[in-house]
Amino acid sequence: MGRPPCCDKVGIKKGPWTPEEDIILVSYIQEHGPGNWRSVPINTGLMRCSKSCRLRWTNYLRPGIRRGNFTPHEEGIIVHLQSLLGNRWAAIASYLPQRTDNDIKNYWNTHLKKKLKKHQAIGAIFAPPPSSDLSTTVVPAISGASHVDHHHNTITNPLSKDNYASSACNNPAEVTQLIARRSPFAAPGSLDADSSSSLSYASSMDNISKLLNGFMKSSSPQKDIKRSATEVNPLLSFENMSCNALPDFADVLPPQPVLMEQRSHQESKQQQAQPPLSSIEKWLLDEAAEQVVDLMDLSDGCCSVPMLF
DNA sequence: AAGTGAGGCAACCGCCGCAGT
DNA sequence: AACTGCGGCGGTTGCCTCACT
Repeated sequence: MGRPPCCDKVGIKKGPWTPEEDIILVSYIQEHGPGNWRSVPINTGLMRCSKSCRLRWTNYLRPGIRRGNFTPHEEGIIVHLQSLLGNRWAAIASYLPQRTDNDIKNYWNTHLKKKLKKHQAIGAIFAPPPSSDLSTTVVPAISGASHVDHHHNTITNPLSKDNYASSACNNPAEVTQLIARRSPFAAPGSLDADSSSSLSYASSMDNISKLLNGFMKSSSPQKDIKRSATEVNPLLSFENMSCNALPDFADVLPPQPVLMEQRSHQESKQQQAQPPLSSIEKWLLDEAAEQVVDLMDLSDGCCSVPMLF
């Protein structure tokens, strides 16, 4: 006999969230802080499943989220991490604190996968040496990351300093920048212009930021969020932030518990075993030699992309 | 201008892990 | 140790928008 559904299906509203619902949810979390999602629909009167409330908050209403306009730098990180971690979007998202796993997953499925395929096709035409052939490493990752050990404790930190011990750059931030620069996706036109053009409510930055304006201006709720975040995970830190500028409210970002556990776990492990450069890293580094000049210009643009908040 | 197909994205579904009892 | 419930995660769906004919 299976487990009953997490919430009573009868009377549960589905579909897109309305501004009114968002306001109710934000107001409630402003007062009580995130967590105890079970009680959210009960206490707010929202006719929504607790999961739906959590999803709405974490993916769209939570402060500190950037939406759309993935930078080449971010694309590079995503591609790199996907090749290493597979479709573990939450883990990947933890390296891009401003992005949600859902957003990254969608972006991968709709943009990056195609670009990668396209690049592979081009690569096949020009027939790179087998040892550095992108398709030999990336294809398995696309098809489910069978090469990745899905047990949390065995995953290495793909952006850890140690992971790059054999590369020319010892600074993880510089390495991620390097990857972004050398990524086939690092093109000026790759800024996701279409994603900002949506007029639907759910993806309207205006609406969400309006909702959040009151939230962010209120001092006590901010403290609540900050407190709850640090209480839940005292290891909360932003040492893994990329070269992009931190938003002013970065300190209210929720914790990344899985990642932090992994990192602390991994960093000791990695001191013993330093994984070699992945093929994609090799490829990225190889490609750089001939593209350095152009891509240096790109990287400037990449890191100067204005923040949405 | 209307129809149609493709693409993008928000949200749901179901499974899993973990904590509490 | 076994059971239960909640939260988290990844896969998938379905709606909406836009470009093309």
